[in-house]
Amino acid sequence: MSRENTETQKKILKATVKSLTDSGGAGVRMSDIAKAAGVSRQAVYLHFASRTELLVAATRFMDEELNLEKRLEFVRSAETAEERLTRYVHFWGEYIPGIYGIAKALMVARHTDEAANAAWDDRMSALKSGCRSVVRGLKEEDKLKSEWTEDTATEAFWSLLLIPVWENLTLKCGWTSELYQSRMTLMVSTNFVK
Amino acid sequence: MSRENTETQKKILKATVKSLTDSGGAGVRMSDIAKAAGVSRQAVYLHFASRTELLVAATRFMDEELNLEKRLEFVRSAETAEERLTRYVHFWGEYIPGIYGIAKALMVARHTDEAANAAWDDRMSALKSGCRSVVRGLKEEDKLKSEWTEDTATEAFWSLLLIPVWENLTLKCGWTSELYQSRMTLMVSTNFVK
DNA sequence: GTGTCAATTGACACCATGTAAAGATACGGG
DNA sequence: CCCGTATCTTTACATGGTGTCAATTGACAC
Repeated sequence: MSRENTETQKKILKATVKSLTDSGGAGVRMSDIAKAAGVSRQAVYLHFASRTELLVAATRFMDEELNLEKRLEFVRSAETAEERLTRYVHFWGEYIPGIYGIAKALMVARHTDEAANAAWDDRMSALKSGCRSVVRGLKEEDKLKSEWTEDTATEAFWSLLLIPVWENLTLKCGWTSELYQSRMTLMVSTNFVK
Repeated sequence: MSRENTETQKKILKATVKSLTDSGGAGVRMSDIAKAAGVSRQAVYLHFASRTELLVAATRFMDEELNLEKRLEFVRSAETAEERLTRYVHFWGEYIPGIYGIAKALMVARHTDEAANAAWDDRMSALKSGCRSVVRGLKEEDKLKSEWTEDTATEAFWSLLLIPVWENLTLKCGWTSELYQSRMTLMVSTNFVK
């Protein structure tokens, strides 16, 4: 609210990201965030109307902080579809750790808050678009396996990139970011590339 | 609590499953369940100490209701590892719709309740064991692709079967249960079977 | 000095979980 | 017939987190 990009607002957003990242996205209350930001709980509500709104703002904040656009441009600039596929998976594997805390919190909020649900859907749609453009590239170069159509391959690819999958492989199974990236690339290539 | 398998207890468990299934696992309160079961809210607490305990009991209840053991036996009785793989994926694809509501509720509860977390981990470990036994079978028949070890293939296979993946493919993308089963089998086979 | 904006403080409504205590109802055995 | 026991109901309340409101403080500009 009020002005855009106040100092306080940034403090709050940073505190939100840090708290959620540290805690793995669970058990963080508005008062915790306020404390971490060094402001009163009400100051948070002065800048963000609700918990959900704060979370959504925090994701946008992180997108800028992590240079989302720049990274995507690098992916798009690949010469071949296969190369784009590899870059997309690598991008995603590097990106998730940065947004994991907030993403998790949003995923939880989805179940009770329609706005959080919409915000999450939005992000996931963007991810899907990326998958589609990779798959379309494969098809145009006649590299898409005949078992798959553009739609089905997009949907399957997209589902492989879901955060719970990443969560399971890295946090539960202990795969490093590099292993996630290389093995996920392997899986996707094996499945969809001729 | 009290006696085992009272009429009331079953009524509550059935109401729990129905409510959660109908609602997709979100926004179901203890009072809703009580109302659906035709008992008072306190009667629920008389039989189950907490919401989490109720959810856990409901999953066990469903396992019996859906003949979990019988289905698993059919999977295990397959002659070849490849056949076991197919049967395992099919089993899972048929099983999820029945437990989806409760599973979802448990997945949400995980974030705030340690007992729910443990209960969920337990189920997921069982799923992983199943994946491992399939992969081990492949390896023993020398059918496991050389890029994968028993561990890594198990972990990757396991992750593909995660509920959020199923959720995305069926509920979001509109794949039917049959399509989920056949395409997931295709993916897993393509990835891990020589 | 006065007006204004940002933030603090403290109180409160709301809602869901879980607890506690006092009755109602039924049922089986002396 | 009445007693004891077990089950369920009713009502009230503690707790904890979100979100709202209003009065107040402090700083800075004009």
